[in-house]
Amino acid sequence: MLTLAEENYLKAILKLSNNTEDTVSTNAIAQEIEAKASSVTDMIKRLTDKQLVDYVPYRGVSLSKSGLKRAVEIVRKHRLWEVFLVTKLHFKWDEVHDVAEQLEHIKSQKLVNALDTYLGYPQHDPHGEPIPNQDGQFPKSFSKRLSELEQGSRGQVVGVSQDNQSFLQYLNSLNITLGTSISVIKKIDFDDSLEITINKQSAHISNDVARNLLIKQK
Amino acid sequence: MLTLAEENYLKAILKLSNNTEDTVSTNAIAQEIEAKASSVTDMIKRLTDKQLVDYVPYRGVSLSKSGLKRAVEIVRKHRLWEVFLVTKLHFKWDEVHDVAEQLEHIKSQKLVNALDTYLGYPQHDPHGEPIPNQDGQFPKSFSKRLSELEQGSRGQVVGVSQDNQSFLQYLNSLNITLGTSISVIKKIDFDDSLEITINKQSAHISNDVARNLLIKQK
DNA sequence: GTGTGTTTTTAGATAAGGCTAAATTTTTAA
DNA sequence: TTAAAAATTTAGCCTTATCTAAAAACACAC
Repeated sequence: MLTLAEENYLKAILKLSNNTEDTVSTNAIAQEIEAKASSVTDMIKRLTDKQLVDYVPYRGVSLSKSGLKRAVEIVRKHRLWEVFLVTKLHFKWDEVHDVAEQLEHIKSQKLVNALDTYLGYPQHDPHGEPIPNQDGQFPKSFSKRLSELEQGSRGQVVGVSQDNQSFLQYLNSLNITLGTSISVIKKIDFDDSLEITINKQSAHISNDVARNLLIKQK
Repeated sequence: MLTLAEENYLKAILKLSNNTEDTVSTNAIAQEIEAKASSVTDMIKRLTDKQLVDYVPYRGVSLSKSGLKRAVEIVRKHRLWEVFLVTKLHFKWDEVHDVAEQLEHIKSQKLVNALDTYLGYPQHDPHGEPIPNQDGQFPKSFSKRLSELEQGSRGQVVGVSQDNQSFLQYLNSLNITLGTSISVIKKIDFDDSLEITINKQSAHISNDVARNLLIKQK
């Protein structure tokens, strides 16, 4: 049985390695978890002992097979609870994150699957992020990051890859939500920021924002 | 912000003092929490420092006003989640306890109240136990414990005051559930056990069981 | 290829929450 | 009313998860 802290570390490592095989650095985890690097080293040792991660000192860490499985289960729970909060309890998409961070740690296989059934086996959470099924498979996605679109191309927002409140509230202020149409007017080489139009209105967004917007290209 | 352990102690003290003004003993808490008496003494000191309980060494402990408020909030959450699990996710009444023990610690005022609304402001949980409202008031009850009924009297089960799985499964095996009619045939002075009939079928139950069955007398 | 700056790890502390064993207080029973 | 039993507390230790400060390893610039 994993502790809350262990689960949060696995989740952070999954997020940072983000479907690559790459190793994750101690500092990156420290930043994600909001802890000191020395604390991270300690925890990584514990996770290594439990064979949840593979670790070479000074070289970084990656999830083991069983660590990946656990991390994906947590993501599944997080996203299912977000769907519950929005579709059943009428939370806004920028209000669900903190509560889902707590609910994702509830331990009951029966509960997760009953919830999944109750919600109608949703494939995406309220931010458009894919929900893995019981076997840990993610639904196929045909979206690209807005930052990868070419100048002049156009598409619809189908998801965001970040669900913290301040990011989502910023999107609200730009009138960007799921389904919004966006065209890339100009890419600025200097800082990789973008001139775009959102439902005819023009705006300027940073690469940091563009990278977290998932677009289905038209 | 209370820790999980602190919340569990407050809940245990509330349960053991059970609407009396009486003080609760260290040993009683130890048994309820499944910890050693020495651990309980430690924790009581921490709770005293936070002014959640009133404590006189060797004399026992009781909830302070703010401790009571916190404890009732936890009970409210526990019971609302139980209603959710049974009415929405189709859990059986003997399957909800352990999950609700986890869910009761989720911290979000908005969530509790949205859940309450979503469930239609239920007054009782699936075991017939009363659910306090947002202000901490319990609905009025007209039930008595089966152990308090006189020989020859009769009534319907409207609740149980214990929701652990083994107790509920024992009730299932006796064909006792909410709504079941019970008559007291004979009270045995020796051990306060009861001869009863359950839907015409006779049975013999201990005082321990009778004390935890809430009856609306006919 | 060496020195300097950055990253990571180690060492040592702390707080929460638990334990065992021993000491102390309270209760009970002779 | 006093001795034994039961209940409670204290003392000292452990684990988890955190921290700061110092040491070690790595990286890269010259």
